[in-house]
Amino acid sequence: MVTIRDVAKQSGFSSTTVSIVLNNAPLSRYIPVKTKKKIERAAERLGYRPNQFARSLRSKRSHTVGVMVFDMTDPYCTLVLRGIENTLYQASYLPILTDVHNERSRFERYLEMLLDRRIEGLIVLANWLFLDINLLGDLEKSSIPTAMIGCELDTDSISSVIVDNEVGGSLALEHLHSLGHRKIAFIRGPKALTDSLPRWRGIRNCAHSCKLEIDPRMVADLPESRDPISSFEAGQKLTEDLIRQKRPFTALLAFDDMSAFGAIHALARSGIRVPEQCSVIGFDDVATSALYTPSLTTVRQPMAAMGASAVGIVVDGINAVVEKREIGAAVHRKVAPELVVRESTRSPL
Amino acid sequence: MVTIRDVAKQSGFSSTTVSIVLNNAPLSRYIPVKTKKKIERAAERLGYRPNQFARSLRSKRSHTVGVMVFDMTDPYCTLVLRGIENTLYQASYLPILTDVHNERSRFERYLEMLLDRRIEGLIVLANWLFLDINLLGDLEKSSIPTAMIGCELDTDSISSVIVDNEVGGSLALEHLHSLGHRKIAFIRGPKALTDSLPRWRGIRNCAHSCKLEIDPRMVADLPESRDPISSFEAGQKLTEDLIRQKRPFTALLAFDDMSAFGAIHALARSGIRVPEQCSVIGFDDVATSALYTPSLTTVRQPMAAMGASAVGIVVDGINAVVEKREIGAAVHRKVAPELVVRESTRSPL
DNA sequence: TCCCGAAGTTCGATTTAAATG
DNA sequence: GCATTTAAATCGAACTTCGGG
Repeated sequence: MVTIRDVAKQSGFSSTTVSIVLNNAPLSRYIPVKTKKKIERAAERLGYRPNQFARSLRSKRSHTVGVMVFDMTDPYCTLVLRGIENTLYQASYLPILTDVHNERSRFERYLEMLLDRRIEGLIVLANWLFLDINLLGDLEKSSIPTAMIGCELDTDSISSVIVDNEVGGSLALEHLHSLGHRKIAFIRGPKALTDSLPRWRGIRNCAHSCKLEIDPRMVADLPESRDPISSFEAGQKLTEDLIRQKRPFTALLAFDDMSAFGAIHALARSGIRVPEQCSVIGFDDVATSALYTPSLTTVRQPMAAMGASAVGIVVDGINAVVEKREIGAAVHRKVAPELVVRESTRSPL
Repeated sequence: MVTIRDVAKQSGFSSTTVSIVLNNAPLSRYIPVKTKKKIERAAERLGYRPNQFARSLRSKRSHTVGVMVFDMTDPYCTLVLRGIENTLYQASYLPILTDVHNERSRFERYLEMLLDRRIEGLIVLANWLFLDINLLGDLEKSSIPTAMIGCELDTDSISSVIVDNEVGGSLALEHLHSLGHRKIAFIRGPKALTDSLPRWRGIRNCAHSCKLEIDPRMVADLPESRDPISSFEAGQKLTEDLIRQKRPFTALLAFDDMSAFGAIHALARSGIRVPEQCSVIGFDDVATSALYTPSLTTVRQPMAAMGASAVGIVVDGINAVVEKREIGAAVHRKVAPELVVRESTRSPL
């Protein structure tokens, strides 16, 4: 391995000077261009690359951010991760990716490992966070800039980025209503999920202002579960139950895209054509939604942007720490969802 | 931050002894249990955590593995990443995730960053590698244990893990043939993709042994493209072309799941029902396949296992380096695919 | 005082060589 | 020579201090 001393020897200067020149440190102002050139050429020739371990040891910086996902297989993750990766790349940070598989022990072990690596910031993708909120305690103790995506928080030590579920819920129902649907079935989210309540609130608000009556018998609840597939399966099962009731409905508003897929599947199997006989709308705009048959009308969470936003918050926090500024209170961003109309909804015949 | 010296002071021993005890180093044989206990208690009480930078500086080890993905949004990635993450976790390595977005410049920059971090191994997920093979050169130069997933290689400096495409191709056609299909349309992979040829060879072999004739007019080729969505779109378009030809077919064998989804979409739009009027089979068994309407019959790549396998190879390589054993030649694994029968295929009426 | 450069210290842990009884 | 412990060197870069012109 070629060290700074090798470069010093080659160039005929001391390692101090080499360090100053190569880092463009303040003192390099005083160093004549000729010296700089010589040093740079020597470094170039030797293929010198500074040892990051040594550098980090001195500077106490790792230029690394921890990313914790609760379940990678959730399709929700992909685009968020993209946004995170892309924004970190531009800021020259590298992400360490960990997947806690919704297991507490794994969460704890990974958190320890990340902290040992002196990550400078932490981003948590808490899509399925109805784990104990005790986790928050562990996180708060860590005292490094942290942002949580997808889970509403009111701590002021941990920042958060979530979609505006209430607006999203309204958007979905409003779309169905404006198409002319009046008999609508609903699949609500599991109670323990922080998204469920506000999303439903948005739906109720919209129903109220449209003077639409929601028949409680047409409202089904997703059970609590810990993986995305079961959301699909539950969506399927609940829709079958709904169909079996024989109470006609011309549209179904699902909690998320996964349950919407389940619903479409159940409808298709019962010979009910989507959207001709029943419209279906989801929430999230997962990658699959655009590919589905029929392609899914849904309320999009701007996932890449949310990932980018979380990185922005964390990087700001890191800069505050580095510059020894006071770390401001946690930031809580609520981003606007967007209706994406595709094939799965249309006016009732 | 509490250092080893603090522990030394607290326990009344030197930092040397502390280090020996806490690392269970060979010399700790000679250290009486009483001393050990004292030191361990002191460390415990102070909440001592060794500084990884300092440790790495001495040991020259990072306990980190680089993971390079060519395009995260490819659904193929998710499960492979899961397998990688899980296996690394068990081996106590942490992954640094990078996504090169199919861009050469990004590949180079990331590779440099990873090398600077002294990653001990590298795993490349080359789903879309019809980039220049020059990349291989850069990789070979790096001289750290490297495994490539999803791209056939015959270097002996870089290991690889791929699915047996030939067997997979046969499996797919055999399934359709055994259901009774004789008029079959095909969507082949783009020529530049290393998977395309062997997969097609498997199909031809199977056709040959089944005495099935492949009508060249019923064979379409996916164009070269650099993102998964375009595979869907191309599948859709090619299927429309196929339908427009008016040459009847009762089944369609797609290159991968994405193009199969495109095909199903096109068929549905033309009022052709899957599987009643036309069966469709894919390749990969992406997460969406199980959720699709109809759920997709496909040839599964054991993706998590492939990720795990790549980690195994790399970790073996790392151990060889650490123990200064000769690094054996690169390993090239070809894993068996598996037919997964779902709703999208059935016997022709 | 300004400019240029070097010697020496520091970061925190590991390891070698050596000192005790 | 053995069991027990430690001082000092080391890893590689960065920063502080200082000296000569």
